[in-house]
Amino acid sequence: MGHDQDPSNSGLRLVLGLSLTTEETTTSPSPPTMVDDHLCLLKPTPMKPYFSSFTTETEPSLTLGLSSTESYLKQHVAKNKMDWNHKPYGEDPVELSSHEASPHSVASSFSSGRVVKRERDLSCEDVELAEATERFSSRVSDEDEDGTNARKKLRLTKEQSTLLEESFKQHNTLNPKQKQALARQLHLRPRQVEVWFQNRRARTKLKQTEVDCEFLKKCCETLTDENKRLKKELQELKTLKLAQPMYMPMPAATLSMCPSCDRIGGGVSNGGSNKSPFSMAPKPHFYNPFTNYSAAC
DNA sequence: GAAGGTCAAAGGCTTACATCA
DNA sequence: TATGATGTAAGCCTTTGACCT
Repeated sequence: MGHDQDPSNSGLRLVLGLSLTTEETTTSPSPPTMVDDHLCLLKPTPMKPYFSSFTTETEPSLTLGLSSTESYLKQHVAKNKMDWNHKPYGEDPVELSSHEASPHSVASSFSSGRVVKRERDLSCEDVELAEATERFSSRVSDEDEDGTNARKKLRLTKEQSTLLEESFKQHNTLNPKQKQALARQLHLRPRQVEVWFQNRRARTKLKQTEVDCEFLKKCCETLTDENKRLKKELQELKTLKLAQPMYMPMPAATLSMCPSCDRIGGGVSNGGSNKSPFSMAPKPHFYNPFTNYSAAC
């Protein structure tokens, strides 16, 4: 897979230098960087990817890229009918520069930007377009009024939460149309509705896991108690056997066959291999509550 | 003011599906 | 027509960071 290629001919480019200024990133929105084979930019500040490109100060940056990135992007843009030069959605320099800011954001931005859609639900095309627009413009709102780009924590109002909860009760996933409608109703961005549902599903799952965990703990306790009880019972039977002067066959009705090991309970040894009916099982027989039927055998 | 909890959001990964050669 | 490669959408998981107690 090209690992044996001469590195000098690989087209890879490694640049160590200072990051772009605000002006650079905002006035010349570059096409998004690519991941995997087409990774073309890597900064040593993975955190706050959307903000790093907006700093007004210069900072060290590490750039790893393909020299053929541009041509690749042109191909890709053409293929996807994207025109990065005319800011397709919302005239959003933040979004566009964010592509440049972080390789981590690239894949996500490319997919989450969803500029080109081959949606299975074709009836939702307008919804999709609106959503794509929204996705592209959504991060504009991350920007404060004063132009800084600090990530603000959104707090949903009680009404919004209630409505979302009600909607979640009806269906815990949303199709694009539902999402758009709900977002409009709540005065939120579809992406926010989507995220809320995602986190809500995660919380539900976590809750269920906790419930399951509690249930299993109880099961464990019950089985432990049962195990103790059966061990005690076994000990009593052994004591009883030793106290008996001679073998006395037990009534058939009291004998039971363990389905896991085909041994007959009540003191009869397995397979008749033991000469003495009083002898113990020759090897230890561990109890596994998930595979064994009887804790006594 | 530090610590811990909550939760919106970001980024990465996986999967299913569509398209194309 | 069948098949593998590739791209896209969408969901899940993990982590981050703002905010609150």
